[in-house]
Amino acid sequence: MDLSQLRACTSTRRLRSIHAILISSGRIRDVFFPTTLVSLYSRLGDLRSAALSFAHTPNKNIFSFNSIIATYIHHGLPFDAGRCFRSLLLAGPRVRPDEFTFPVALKASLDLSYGKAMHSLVRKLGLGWNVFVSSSLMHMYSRFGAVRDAEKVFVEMPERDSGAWNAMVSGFCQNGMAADAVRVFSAMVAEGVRVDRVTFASVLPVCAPLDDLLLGLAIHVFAIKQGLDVELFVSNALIDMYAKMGCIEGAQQKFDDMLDRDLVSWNSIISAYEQAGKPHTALELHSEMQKSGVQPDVLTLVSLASAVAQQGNVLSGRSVHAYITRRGWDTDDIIAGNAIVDMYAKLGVVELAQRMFDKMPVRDVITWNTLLTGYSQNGLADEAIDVYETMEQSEGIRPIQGTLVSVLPAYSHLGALQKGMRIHAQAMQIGLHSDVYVGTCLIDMYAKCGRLNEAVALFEKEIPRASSGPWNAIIAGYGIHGHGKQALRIFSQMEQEMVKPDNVTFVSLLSACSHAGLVDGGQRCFHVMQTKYGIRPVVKHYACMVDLLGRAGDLDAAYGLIRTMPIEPDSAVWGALLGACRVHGNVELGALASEFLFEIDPENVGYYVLLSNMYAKTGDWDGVNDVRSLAKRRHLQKTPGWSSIEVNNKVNVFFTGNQSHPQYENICKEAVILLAKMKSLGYVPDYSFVLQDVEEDEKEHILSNHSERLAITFGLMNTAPKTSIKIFKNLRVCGDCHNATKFISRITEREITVRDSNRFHHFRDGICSCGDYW
DNA sequence: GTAGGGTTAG
Repeated sequence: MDLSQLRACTSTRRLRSIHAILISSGRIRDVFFPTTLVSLYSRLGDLRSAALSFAHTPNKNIFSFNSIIATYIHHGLPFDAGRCFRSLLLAGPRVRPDEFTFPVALKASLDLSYGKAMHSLVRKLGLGWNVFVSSSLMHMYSRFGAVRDAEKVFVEMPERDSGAWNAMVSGFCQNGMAADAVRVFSAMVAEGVRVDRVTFASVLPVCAPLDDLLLGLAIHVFAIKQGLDVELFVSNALIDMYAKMGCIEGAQQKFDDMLDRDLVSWNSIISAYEQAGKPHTALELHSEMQKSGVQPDVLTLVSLASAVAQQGNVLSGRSVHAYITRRGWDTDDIIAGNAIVDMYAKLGVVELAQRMFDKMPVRDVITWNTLLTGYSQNGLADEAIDVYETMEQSEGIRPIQGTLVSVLPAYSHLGALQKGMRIHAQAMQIGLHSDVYVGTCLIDMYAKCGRLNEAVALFEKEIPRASSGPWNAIIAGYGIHGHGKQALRIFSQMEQEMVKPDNVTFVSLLSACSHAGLVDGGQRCFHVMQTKYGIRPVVKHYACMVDLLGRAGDLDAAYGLIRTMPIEPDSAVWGALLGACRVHGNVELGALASEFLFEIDPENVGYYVLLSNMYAKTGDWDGVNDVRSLAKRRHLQKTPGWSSIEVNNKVNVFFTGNQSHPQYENICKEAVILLAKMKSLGYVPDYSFVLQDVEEDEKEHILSNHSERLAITFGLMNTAPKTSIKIFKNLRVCGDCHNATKFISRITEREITVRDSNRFHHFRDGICSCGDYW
């Protein structure tokens, strides 16, 4: 019985019988045999026999320990490997870890301090000279984010082979230092170090973060020259590189060229199509993959979850979820769990997202972000904020960029300035306040919470402005505050600074122009967008244009644009026309727009209200009743209007005609006094905003019970004289209330700001900043 | 008798 006989053994059964012979012949007492058996059992996947063989090894030497440690590592059991390593340390002075032990044993380190202890042991034993040991140390450091320590090991190595260089490249890459990774790679090539497949697999992933397709192509060519592009790992990395650079053809080409593909190849190409917005192809490739006999893993399913989310198919979503659950991945794998939360959130079924979230045994910051974003993007700002505040209470979870980017819009939406400012402070603490994405959200938040000056200051001094995001935010900010000319000025500055506008820029610009009545400016933008920047208008741009033309009174042009637009108008377009008809009293065209709206978006009560409003204004009570009964037949209820005001850090919410506020009686008394003063200055109630066919007295009462009026009166009573008052209204401010507020600002010498669902109105000394144009 | 550095993801 010698080594070659043992090596030839390819079945567990045969190996066991040899094992038995070795025991009966007594040769098992030679440490060589049981140690070899450990490796052989391990290779055949028989972990139990390997462990037994190790346990029964007499006079274990370093080979015995190295074999069993490697066995556990290769079977994904770092904990057991660590246990064996510790018993090696306790085995006495005769057996000591050697240069073969550490490369494997280091994989068992669970945290940085454990790894550092291993490193000092390496130093004590004088094993740092070995390239395998040192590269493993580098790998360990990189794994725990201590890439600088890895670099130190690298620099101090007496000699470096390709493996060491590769470890340095991937160390930088895994820690997001793509530029350094490329630097090391170039140095490696320059110094004539042999590159191998691992080099290419390590360096290719840096191209995407650097957004450098040329680099990727150059590396690809270099790999071809080395004859390494056909290697499986390299091919897979190439597929991914092309996919991430948005070059789906390149990815597909590489995939087609491959002779044999593994799971990673399939996963990469599936994810490539999913991320290219082609979920259908992704799903097709998945079935092809199964036909070719490759079984999906967690990552396959993660891509599928995103694909079905994109398709908007809840049923497919549920079946993907069921598949993941059947495999037990939903609770075992945090990424799979997160993917399910994300999938349901994107499908708009936040309840299921929340249910998955609740079911997860472990959650990380991505889990929280995903749920938070889910609520935020489904318009549930309150819930999003709840999630954020609960997250803050949970131990070990610290917000990251994505967290702030998700929560800030929720505060913007609610106009919660104080809370938004708290996030600003947190961003400063974690050094994210001048991050472009966070900064853009901060600009948006300040603008939408009424602090345009702060928004401008951030834009001017704090936030990098090489990309369109911050520009779009500040343009939109000027827009909702009615400063259309400023918005246009910023846009020409943007052109001067050579920042490329995108379609969002033009949505912001057009709506800024429409709020300010800048018809010419808006039309110029609409033109420039197409001719100079080659941006084809989407339906949102048309909605802005219809709004712009319509509100300025050119209803014919607005309707003409709708009729000639090359894409199907949606509810926003017809809604803009209807709104303009309301302002300019064109009942006929308004009724026409409504017909489309009741068809396209039958659930939106706002349109029914607008139309009945128009009929009411002309005294056409039959028309009012028709619209109302239509809404009733469709079981629609008017969205309750509410206004809120923050006084002494407490938010007071008022509903129209709502009498539940503790100060309601006093507010009414105050309102009566105020109304008398207003009338003496010439205020005349505009009853056309009353939708009920009732007596005039009653109409006056209804108007002064509008939520914004209650909130303003409450504010006057509960804040110091001369201080300004800020009100938020969920719908558009009522025309009569708008007029009334002008009088109130004059009588009380107060500055009153009303943010409605559309824009800001700043009232001061009887004038509104919008110039009564909104 | 044994070893390191590698590709896909929420």
